[in-house]
Amino acid sequence: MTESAPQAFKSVDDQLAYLKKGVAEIIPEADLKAKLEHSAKTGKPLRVYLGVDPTAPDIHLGHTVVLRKLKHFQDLGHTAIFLIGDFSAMIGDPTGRSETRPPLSREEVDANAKTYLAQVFKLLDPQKTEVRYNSEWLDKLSSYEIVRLCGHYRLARMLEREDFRSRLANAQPISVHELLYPLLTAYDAVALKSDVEIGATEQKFNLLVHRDIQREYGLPSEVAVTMPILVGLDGQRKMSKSLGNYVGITEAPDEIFGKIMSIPDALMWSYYELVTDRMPAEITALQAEVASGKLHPMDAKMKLGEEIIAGFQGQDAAQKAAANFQRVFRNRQAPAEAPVHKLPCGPARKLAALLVELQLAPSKSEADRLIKQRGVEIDGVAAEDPRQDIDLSQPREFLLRAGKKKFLRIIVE
RNA sequence: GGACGGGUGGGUGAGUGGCUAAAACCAGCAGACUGUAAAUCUGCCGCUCCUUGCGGGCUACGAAGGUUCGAAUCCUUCCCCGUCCA
Repeated sequence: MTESAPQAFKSVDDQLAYLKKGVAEIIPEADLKAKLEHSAKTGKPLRVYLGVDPTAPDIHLGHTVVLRKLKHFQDLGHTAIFLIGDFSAMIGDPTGRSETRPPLSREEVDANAKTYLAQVFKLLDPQKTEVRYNSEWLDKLSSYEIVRLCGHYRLARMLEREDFRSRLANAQPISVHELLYPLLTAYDAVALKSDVEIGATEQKFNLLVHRDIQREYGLPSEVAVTMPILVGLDGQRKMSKSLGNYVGITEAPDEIFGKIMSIPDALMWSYYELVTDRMPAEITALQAEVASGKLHPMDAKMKLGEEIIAGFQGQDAAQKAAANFQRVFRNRQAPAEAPVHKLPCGPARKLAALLVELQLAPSKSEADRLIKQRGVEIDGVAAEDPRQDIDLSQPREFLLRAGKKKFLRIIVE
């Protein structure tokens, strides 16, 4: 592993340097330093949390940016709290929304939370992570307490935020319950007595409300640490599943590697910063090597791909993925281990039909096209005729390639 | 509740009776090229059949009916969405 996360920093300054890596803002930075100093003196770890609404079942690289920052605190011996917003997910965060978000059902939230955790622990240490659900306390709040909570905040402040302001200006609806979202999640911070909260930059408003409300409840305000939004594979828009420019952390290693290789060269530096544990100095050094021509950009990118995969699926998987990429895309050879598919002996099959049957093409028309475009190879020889009969009468073995990246070793038996 | 406007292929969106399986753009796929699954260029891009052809059949423009030789385009009813008024 090229893992560079240090186990225990001695000095507060070293801790700060590590924690500041990649962050957008620390509000206020002086407080973080003070809290770290206090913690060092008393030996009491800081309580650091990340709240996540389980609105989708899969997490992708973009989500790992904030998660990784939480891990950094954990690496330094602080208490990492992973808060699942099971209650708040049912309200819906209005952040960045131009319309009211449809609420999730209890069942959806529970199911999502479960798969979330499994993925989160690919990064965080399950033994050292405190997992909480905000329904623990929010379910129990009485109407009186909710009204009291609301009494701590002013409408004008609430309406300062961009998404509310623009919706108001454009005469779009704002549901009253949406106003409650930041207040209820602020109560999380109160309940957790947190010292630090991590969030994406788009969460900044919410985090600031959390700080205010903690103070109203007589607690010291937490430090808000915001992280930049990860740009997606297209190099343009933020990484998101609905835009299709994402890398899921449970995807096959070959798939992840290919996707990383496809990002624009310039983007790799922000990936190095936000989705690896490399220290800023190392990244700058790499960048300098590439700039001076000492290191080929492709090699730097391959290194990145390996590192990302290693973090989630181990070093072996990472090396295999890199090697496969070399073979398949640079040398145009079949991968070392193509998936195997066994077929029973039987009557001959037309090539196009076989491709559909093996799910290498979604329809016969597609298969036809693929073949006509010389995208299908049998044992390295391009197929010409979609109607070509494939002999399956006796045991044999051959390698089928459909398109650039789909390979299947067929064993007839 | 009322008044308008609108629902087209994965997305945006043109098309107001035949030349439209439906412009254009995006996405996707293949080939060439390349350090790359980047960029660029070329082609493809509903399903299906075969005699692979500027071929045949089927399905498609919110839903159901209707007018017509012929409808995404006209009519009727219904459903849904948006804006404004209350």
